[in-house]
Amino acid sequence: MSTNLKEELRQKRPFASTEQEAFLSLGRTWAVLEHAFSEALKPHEITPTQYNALRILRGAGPEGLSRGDIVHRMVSRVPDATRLLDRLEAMGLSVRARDTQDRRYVRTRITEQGLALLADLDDSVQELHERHLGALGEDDLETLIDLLSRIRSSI
Amino acid sequence: MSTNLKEELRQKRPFASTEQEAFLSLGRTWAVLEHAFSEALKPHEITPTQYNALRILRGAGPEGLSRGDIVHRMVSRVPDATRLLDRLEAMGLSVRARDTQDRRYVRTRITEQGLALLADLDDSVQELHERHLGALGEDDLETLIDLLSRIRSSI
DNA sequence: TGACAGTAAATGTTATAACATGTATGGTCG
DNA sequence: CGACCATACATGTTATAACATTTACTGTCA
Repeated sequence: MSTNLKEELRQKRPFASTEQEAFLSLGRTWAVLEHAFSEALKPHEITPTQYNALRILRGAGPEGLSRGDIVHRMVSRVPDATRLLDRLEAMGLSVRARDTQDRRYVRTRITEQGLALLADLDDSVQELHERHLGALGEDDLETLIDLLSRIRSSI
Repeated sequence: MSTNLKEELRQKRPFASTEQEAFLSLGRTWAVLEHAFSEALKPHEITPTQYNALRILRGAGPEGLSRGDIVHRMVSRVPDATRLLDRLEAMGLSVRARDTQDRRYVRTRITEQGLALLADLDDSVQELHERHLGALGEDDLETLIDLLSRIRSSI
């Protein structure tokens, strides 16, 4: 695959600015990574968004999390977390129960089946990330993480 | 906004690996940028995907492009370009005509109205990108572009 | 020439994203 | 207390993404 985004997108004209090139590079790179990730999850019949939510639930432990807490922790904005959790529940990967203290909250917890699915995926997910990002090496990865972090902090 | 993704996503546990942290950082950063971009386009009633297609059509000039060519140039994969172009056409931003030489192809061209919309947006889009990415400075932007390019080339 | 494979686009369908609105619960202050 | 506002989640609806299938056209080669 080409190393040059301009060529890769068969664009004739140069980019309007370095900022624009960075913006498009980011989008393109994420699209490629996300698509590969999605393909890898497909045999297990879950989407990247669902995987992300499940990982968050695993990280939260047995007390679970409220819908709002999950939303805040998601990588990309999810405007309809209720139905995302509906689907996880329908698949038996999570369960919900209304909070007894404050009945406005609904606590979602990961099930044994959900934990088993994640455990099953852990190795292949790590391998995928290594395959796609490992080429950079530890130092460049840290640089990348730092640059991205600086972008987010300037927004 | 926090500079640290771990904190930002309220994650308690550390990342499983640097590769994973980079993966999540990329996704998070793109989600934030894309959302801001989408919001900026909203008053003009087009989506980032539609904007991207329009820019590609502008770059192609008066001869236009086939549906397949547009797909290859899009930033993120579009599995249904036909109906994306349907929408642009319905808005009067593009027109289509079957190729007379090879009638399998349909050539899409940008209209005057499409060009006017892009011209109207050019400045504010550049400003947005500068606001979001300008903080890095030219050198760091080049570094970022290079790192992203290396990721794509290793896939 | 005419069956056939290959290519390009369109169409049908389902699931999900996005947005607006509604409902239940909890806290606050006159 | 009780009206009022804020919070948390759910629901209704529309548009779009994603995928599979179909149609249209071209070139080839027996």
